[in-house]
Amino acid sequence: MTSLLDGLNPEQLAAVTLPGQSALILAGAGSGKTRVLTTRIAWLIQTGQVSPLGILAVTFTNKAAKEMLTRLTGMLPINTRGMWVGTFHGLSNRLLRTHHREAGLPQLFQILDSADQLSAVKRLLKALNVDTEKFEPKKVQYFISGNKEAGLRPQQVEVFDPYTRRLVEFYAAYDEQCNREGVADFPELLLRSYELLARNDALRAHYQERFRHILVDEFQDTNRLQYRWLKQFAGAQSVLMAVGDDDQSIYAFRGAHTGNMNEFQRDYAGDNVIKLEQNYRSHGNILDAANALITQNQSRLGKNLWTAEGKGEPIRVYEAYNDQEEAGFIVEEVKALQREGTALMDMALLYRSNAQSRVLEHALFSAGVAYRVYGGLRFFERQEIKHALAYLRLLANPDDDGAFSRVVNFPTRGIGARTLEQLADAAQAGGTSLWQAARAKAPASKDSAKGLPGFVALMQAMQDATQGLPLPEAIEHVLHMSGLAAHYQAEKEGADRLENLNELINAATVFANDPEAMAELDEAGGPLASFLAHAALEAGDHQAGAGSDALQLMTVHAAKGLEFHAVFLGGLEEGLFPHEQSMNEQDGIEEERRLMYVAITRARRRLYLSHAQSRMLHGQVRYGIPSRFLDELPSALLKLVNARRMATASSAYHGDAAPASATRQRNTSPWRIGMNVRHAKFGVGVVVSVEGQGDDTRVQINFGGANGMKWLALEYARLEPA
DNA sequence: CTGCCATTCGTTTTT
DNA sequence: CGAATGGCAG
Repeated sequence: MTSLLDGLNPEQLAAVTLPGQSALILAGAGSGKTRVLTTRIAWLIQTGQVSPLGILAVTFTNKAAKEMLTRLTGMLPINTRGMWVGTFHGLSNRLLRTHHREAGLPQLFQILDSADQLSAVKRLLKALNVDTEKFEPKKVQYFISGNKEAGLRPQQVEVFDPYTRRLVEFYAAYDEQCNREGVADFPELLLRSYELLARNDALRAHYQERFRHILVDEFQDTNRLQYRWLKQFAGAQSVLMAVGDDDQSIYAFRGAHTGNMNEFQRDYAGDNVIKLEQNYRSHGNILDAANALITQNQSRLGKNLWTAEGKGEPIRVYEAYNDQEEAGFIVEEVKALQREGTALMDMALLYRSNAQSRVLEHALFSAGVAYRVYGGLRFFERQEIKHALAYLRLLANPDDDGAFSRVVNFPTRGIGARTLEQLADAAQAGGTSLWQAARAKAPASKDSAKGLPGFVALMQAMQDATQGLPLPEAIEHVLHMSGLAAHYQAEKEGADRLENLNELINAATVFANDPEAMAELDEAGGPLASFLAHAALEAGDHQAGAGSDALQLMTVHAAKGLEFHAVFLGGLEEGLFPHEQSMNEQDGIEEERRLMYVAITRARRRLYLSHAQSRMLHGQVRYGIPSRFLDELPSALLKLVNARRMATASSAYHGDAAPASATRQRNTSPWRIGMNVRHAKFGVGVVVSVEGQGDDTRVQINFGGANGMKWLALEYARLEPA
């Protein structure tokens, strides 16, 4: 019989079979992290150290949770049903449904995704007559979520100025609104679960007794609240294993707290730190480059990846004249690789920000190369799906004002802004929900299909018609009775949306036939509620059409956890990567460097890095200097794949793409836009613009990095061509 | 309740 | 430059 442990390297083996002690696993990129995690669980169960129900395994994404369960069932003939393997939010949802009474929530509480949360904030600010110029809804939302993720309720937020005081008031009013409506946003799921366990000794004791082994994936991405959440489940006899890589922490901007790794060491692991440094993904040169780069970071726990494989090819570096030419080069290389037999699917174009995909897409489209862009709207975030779900939410919970507002006049049934304002006032005065106010104000009348009475009648009819029906059939009724189906049928561009609505019925059918999902029905409060929770917690795929051989385009963030035979990383210029907004932030550069590290370590065999002397940004040409990250890579590992050309020589590539700057050069000075210069104090930079004549000539130079943009008077500044 | 124009604003994103 | 709002007129 083959053992679970076959083929593990010594460090992996040590991590998998660590006896009953907590440990921190520092798992480098491509070091078999998921394998260790799942094998550990399987080993614990197989050796009888714990029952499947004694495991608590937490991940960040649904994808990771599913992957873990799939691999687990492949290793052991166990029933994963009832096992606590899931995301922080998914498991919180489960806990809160089970103990909704103790948590002070209705059983059918609805989950607000970020967009729903933003509408809820807007609605609140409107009701409070707040000037949204002064208090932007986005900022208010960010404030509320940020505090929740730090574990702070309104009373606990420190107030040191009137502006913050106001924000705290909004936070408090927002929470009241959510409670009144019976809804919970994403951070609320976590905070509420945390508070439930922190306050309820019996419940906490129960779960601590149950979970003997707690395992956390991507620990470097946890925020403060998530760590506190975990600690509630950890009892005196619990064994914790946190797996993470501080070098791949790229989500500080959304609250990830790398300090959790140090705290975890202090609280649980002590000296039990196992480093997984053998990389099974990339060739040596790629790893050497990644290592050299990341050692520039001051704050890290320290790790060095190595591989048993050879050095492989050098990293190719390309300097383009502009962004279009950069795209042209990439497309040519992609086609060449494709001819050599690399599948498009196994190549990726990575970039720092989504805006960069445009030029690449254009070039790919012109060249007839199939590609797929990740990111953008996901299935359950589409307008028509949101509308349909809002009807369903209203059926499950009539007090959900957010859902009510969304569909009361969609499709339009002649309910104007004035009516709604009156309704909102009535609801506020009576302390009721919009639905209750509507019912009081406009009792359903049979003959009026329009107006508020029509809507009240509609909802009641819908309630009756869907009562007791299986989920997919109920949804079909809702789509037709609400008029959504007819509305999109009539719309010129509605075909896709109609198709999506049908897809929603499909999704419900699949969901209703999924024994996993159905097993939790009782605690979830019925099929409708659990389907709605599923829709909110798992927004679905970004795009359909997977499987076909297409080049993959995505941000570096989106590429985390993936690997490709060949990786192209473009836009390596100061201000873009590292992004200029990060330069001001605390530890911003270090996070950008980790991002670069993530990008490099995605490549198995071939890595291209490119930058452009100029690129179109915000409608104007911007001149950039090469990213500092290029300088931080050992030049012995790099191969420059183009002879350094003067700007003028580039016309050979794109005769029609003459720089806009040429027309702006209306002076006679020897300094040209785009040329490299050296300044005694500021170092090497690029001339960005030139103004004035003769002695009055001033030039603007981008020195990048700490020096940034500078205007220099030629009369005084001593510049020399570089 | 559309549709049109003006204005604004441009990182990264999962749940 | 171009998307994405938001306000206002019809």
